[in-house]
Amino acid sequence: MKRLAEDDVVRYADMFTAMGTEPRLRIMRLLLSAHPDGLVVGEIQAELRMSASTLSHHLDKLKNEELVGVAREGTYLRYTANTDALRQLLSFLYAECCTRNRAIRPESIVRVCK
Amino acid sequence: MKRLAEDDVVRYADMFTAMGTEPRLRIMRLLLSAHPDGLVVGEIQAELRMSASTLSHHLDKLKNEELVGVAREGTYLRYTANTDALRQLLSFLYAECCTRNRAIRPESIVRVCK
DNA sequence: TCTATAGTTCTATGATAACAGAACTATAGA
DNA sequence: TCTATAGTTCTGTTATCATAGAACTATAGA
Repeated sequence: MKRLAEDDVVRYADMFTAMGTEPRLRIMRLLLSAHPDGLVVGEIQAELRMSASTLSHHLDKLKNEELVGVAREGTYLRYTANTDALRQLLSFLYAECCTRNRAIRPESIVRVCK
Repeated sequence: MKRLAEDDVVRYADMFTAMGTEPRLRIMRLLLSAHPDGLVVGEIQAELRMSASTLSHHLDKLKNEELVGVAREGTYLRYTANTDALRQLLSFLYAECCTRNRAIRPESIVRVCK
């Protein structure tokens, strides 16, 4: 209960970078839209119109940061958003802004009553 | 009520990139800790131990993405976290994960009851 | 005006990233 | 085994980024 943020700064920075380009952020959005089924590479390519090799590199980067997972289905490869990693990233940002520091009011982000 | 995310993808990607290095993420964390007062450049430098010119470049990048603001105080320059931009970024990520898509349960991020 | 202090901008270098055509690998089906 | 399809990896080019010493700018005070 001390490594909540301090030691993981580098990891979260890498995750931010992984989502820090338009193509990759669009990929993440697309995979989130298709969650939990995910999408096959060809479907992503058809939607986002980029060369196969470029797309493959972006997917590789997202996979390295564990923001997406991949599973083979015959000749297809199906990519899915890793919601667990995203939840951690979102929690980190939320904590930095709203709880560890009181810079932002939680109610301005979300109104949950569970 | 349509440009909530679609058109701003590039901007949010740039914001993610701005926070996507360890030095800059540490700067943001530091400024959030010091919010709303912020910190003078020398104080940031003393805390994070980097050369003045390198720090200045990082601050410039954060300023370009409007993640921080700056105001002169005599010979000092005081930087502050731009909570409005951070709130937008957090809201974007929250929306993508929790509302626009239901990939992540809001309760797993935050328990707010206002 | 002269000096000291705070920070930025200039200049340069090495490292990393984005992109995409070409070649390669993996799987399914004939 | 041969072929077609789906993606990845190889190769190379171009561009951007991180870093920091040196030079410069801005402000306050004597």
